[in-house]
Amino acid sequence: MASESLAEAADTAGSPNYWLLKAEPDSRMVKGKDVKFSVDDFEAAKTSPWEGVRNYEARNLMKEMKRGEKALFYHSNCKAPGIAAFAEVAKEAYPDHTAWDSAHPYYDPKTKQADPKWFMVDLAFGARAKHFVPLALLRFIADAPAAAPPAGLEYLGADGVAAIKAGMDLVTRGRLSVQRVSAAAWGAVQLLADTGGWDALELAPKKKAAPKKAAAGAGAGRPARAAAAAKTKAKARKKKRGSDSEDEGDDDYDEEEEEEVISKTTSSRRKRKAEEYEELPTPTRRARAKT
DNA sequence: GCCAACGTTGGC
DNA sequence: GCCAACGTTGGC
Repeated sequence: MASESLAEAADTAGSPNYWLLKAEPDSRMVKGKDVKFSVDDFEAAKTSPWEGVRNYEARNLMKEMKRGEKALFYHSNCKAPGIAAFAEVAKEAYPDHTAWDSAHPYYDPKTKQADPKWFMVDLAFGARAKHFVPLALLRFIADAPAAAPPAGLEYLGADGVAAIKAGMDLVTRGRLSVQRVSAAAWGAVQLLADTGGWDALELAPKKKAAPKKAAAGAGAGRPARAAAAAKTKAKARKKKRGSDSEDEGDDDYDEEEEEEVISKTTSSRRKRKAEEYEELPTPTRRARAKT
């Protein structure tokens, strides 16, 4: 081949990480622009900048991405959410210029070119999932009490099931638009996408399944999710931060320090809040404006 | 610093 | 279209 492959590039720097990034395949207007970006769009574009991410945690993850690392391309906020394709990081994090474009759907008036706050990476389209891997399937596997794979998916093995249970945030952290995926989970998803075999499974309760919206307030609808969410929430509230505390927070937040100096009351408090969240927060829907 | 209200995400 | 989940704001 011409130059070294993307995969090789990633290998040279220790064990690679795996990622999952979301995009919206359906049209949706934001500030007069369509933010739709489907697998078809991605395939046609071949490479695409992942602009518009406006969430600290998602941004921090993007900053960790190395050229050549692999990513799952996920269809979000649509009829059939799930993994549609495989991709690779083609360009490492660089300032997201759309943040200071006032006409852009994800314009952030608080950021300045001199001190970029939001970043993006470029992703290169790899291949479509031979079999689209529905979120419902991953959830089905993750929520199943059994360690053995469901009928038809024996090829996954108990470890494949375990990997999906433990290595994917999709089920428990639905709102995060950029996620880390374990190497094992990546392998399991690839196996699923290559092999299929879940057509006979009853993955999700069809809409017709009784409307149990009855229960007032209580989490009647989705026990597993509710439980997981509660856990996440409790964790967040406890502020037990410090998982991976990149060097991140310091360098790119000088601007916040200015704010702090300028106003001591309200804005100071807000500043602290934002800083705290900076290393854990969650998502911003990820989509991109077509160009 | 805690917590309720609010706004957005995103599955269904 | 509905509504659960949860990040974020802002009152106290």
